[in-house]
Amino acid sequence: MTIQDVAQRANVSIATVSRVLNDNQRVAGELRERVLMATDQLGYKPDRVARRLRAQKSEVIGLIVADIQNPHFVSVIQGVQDAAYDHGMNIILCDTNEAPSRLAENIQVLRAESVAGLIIVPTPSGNIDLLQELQEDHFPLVVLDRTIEGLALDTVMSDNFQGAYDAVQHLINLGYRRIAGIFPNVQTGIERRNGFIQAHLDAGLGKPSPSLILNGSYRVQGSYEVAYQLFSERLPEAVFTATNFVTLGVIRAIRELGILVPNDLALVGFDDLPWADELFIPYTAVAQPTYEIGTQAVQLLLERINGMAEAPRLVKLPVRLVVRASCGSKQRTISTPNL
Amino acid sequence: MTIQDVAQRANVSIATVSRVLNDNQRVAGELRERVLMATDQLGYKPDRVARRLRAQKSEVIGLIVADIQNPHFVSVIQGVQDAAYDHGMNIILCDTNEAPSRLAENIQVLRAESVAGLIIVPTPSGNIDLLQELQEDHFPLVVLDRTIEGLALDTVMSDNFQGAYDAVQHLINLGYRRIAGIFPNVQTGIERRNGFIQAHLDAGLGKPSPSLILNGSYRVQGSYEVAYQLFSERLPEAVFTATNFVTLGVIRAIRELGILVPNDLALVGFDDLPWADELFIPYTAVAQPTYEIGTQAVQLLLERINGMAEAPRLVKLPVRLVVRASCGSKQRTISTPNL
DNA sequence: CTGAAAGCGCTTACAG
DNA sequence: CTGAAAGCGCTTACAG
Repeated sequence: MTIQDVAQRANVSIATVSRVLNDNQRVAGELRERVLMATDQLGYKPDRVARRLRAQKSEVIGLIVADIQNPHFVSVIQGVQDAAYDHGMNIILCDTNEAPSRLAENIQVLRAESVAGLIIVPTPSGNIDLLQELQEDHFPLVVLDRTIEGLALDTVMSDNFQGAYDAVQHLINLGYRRIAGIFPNVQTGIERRNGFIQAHLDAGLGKPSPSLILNGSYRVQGSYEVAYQLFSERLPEAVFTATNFVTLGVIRAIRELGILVPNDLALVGFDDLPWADELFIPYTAVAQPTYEIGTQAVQLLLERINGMAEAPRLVKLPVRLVVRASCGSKQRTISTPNL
Repeated sequence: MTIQDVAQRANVSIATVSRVLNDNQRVAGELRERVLMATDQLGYKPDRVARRLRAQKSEVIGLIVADIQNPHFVSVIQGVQDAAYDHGMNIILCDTNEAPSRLAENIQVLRAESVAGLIIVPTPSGNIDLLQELQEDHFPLVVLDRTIEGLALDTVMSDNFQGAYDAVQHLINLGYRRIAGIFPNVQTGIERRNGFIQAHLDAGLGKPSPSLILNGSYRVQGSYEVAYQLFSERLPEAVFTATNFVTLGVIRAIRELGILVPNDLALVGFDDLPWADELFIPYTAVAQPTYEIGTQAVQLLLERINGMAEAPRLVKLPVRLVVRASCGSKQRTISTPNL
């Protein structure tokens, strides 16, 4: 079933069929009718592969995320998918698992697939050259979550600084003073640490003690270990966790140590989690507009593809604080240890 | 940068370049060397779109899942992705959100993309004809999680009956008798209900009371409501939840009603969840081999694509019980209500 | 407005 | 073993 079959049935040339289907040129009413009817009767769907090869334009967007197991990215994917869908485009999804080598391979494959553009969550390091190359080739590209130093690219991200700032201010306003922060050593972690510190300064509390600013892993287990040790030595009054996986590690430590929340310890975490309400500690969270990150990314990318964009743009989306029981401001949850 | 450039640099015809790169025919050592060198120097990557159009074979697999927000499918996706990757293939991911209309559209688009084959989680109803059409066209297809009545297709799924059976047997062995079950009204739910009932029969307890066999939604909220009402009327000794989202709804009801687990109520759920240990109720779970479902699906699909398969095959994978504190068999978790 | 023809970048019979 | 040529299913100048 090809364009030939339609042309034959409609008694026109394949050129006319193509024109009707892409309506990019005037076609006489009667011929148009015949083509449409034939298309309909045969259930003809143009071969997108052939079209892509010939027209050098594509209905596919490549999406490369860092960890599909992370709910943050799942929601971003959904946003990208829905927005792409609205524009008749599909996505090819790739997962780097935070490995630069896999990012390189994925970019290569997606270019070989002639995707119309790329939406990428860069791996922590070692791929600046790849992104730079894409830019030099004028390949449509939007970067998510992380900016690349020395490289101006279309970027969509949350306001990490402000989110952390708001979270810590929330704690300070509730009267908490000895506030620990656990930050993974990636770019977003650093921005959130700056917000953490600034909130202290603006509240007139001075710079927080270095002993309260901890490096966490971006994995649950590593964060759990950091928290376990911190809490064992001397319990702070409150803790700010800089990512969802850090939060989960901290919750595990809280459970194992039998710490009462919020009585003995308050908790605010960056990133909301699905089913946060069903967690051992339903925690107050800085919720990122994850879905919107995805839709905005598609928006920017399409503009770039269509040549409607000039200079690289940075879209920084606002976050919002979802207050739950873990700071004692709302209702209280008392968590008890295993027996 | 095309095959022309490579041919020119290596001083051979494009046919020779193609032969070397696909090594499907003998090429003299010296020419082969030159081609390889030129390919390397230019960093040439064949255009997969052109290849697909001409060779009528594809390096892309279409994957259609029912709900990307569900951790079950996230893990399946990862399995598919990794296995596909191992065979030099990529996936185009689509999400139906359980909507038959979207399944239809996705199938259409993926066929227009000339994917090599399709891995599909069918939506609950209304798409038997679509799958049947694929089968009649001999389009490579593997179905996940659900069988289609009256249609024999390559299928990969968990042993739902046995999983539910094991879970309930576990409860019975621990001494629980009044065991409620909450099942969403989809095929997997029905199989699990049968396992639930059979475990009762085999233990000599007779058929469980209909009042203890409940229809839940496959969403969290709906399941919560069912559980809330059930628990409010008369608390059973134990509850078996037939899917992860049902489990989350039940956990919410448990929290709100201040039910003590496992003292007043034991809980076993189908589907393990990531961070189940960090939930309000770390529950004993029937863990599906989700990742393996994905890898097996790719395995079957590749065999089908390569014409190595004859009759449709049904792969039923074993599940395993992950024992946590929610049945009192291990350590006890006492959950207390909000204050 | 319409059709015949060229061509997108490949692969693969067909000759030699 | 190697190359010239045909052709995958489309789109789009080019004529008319």
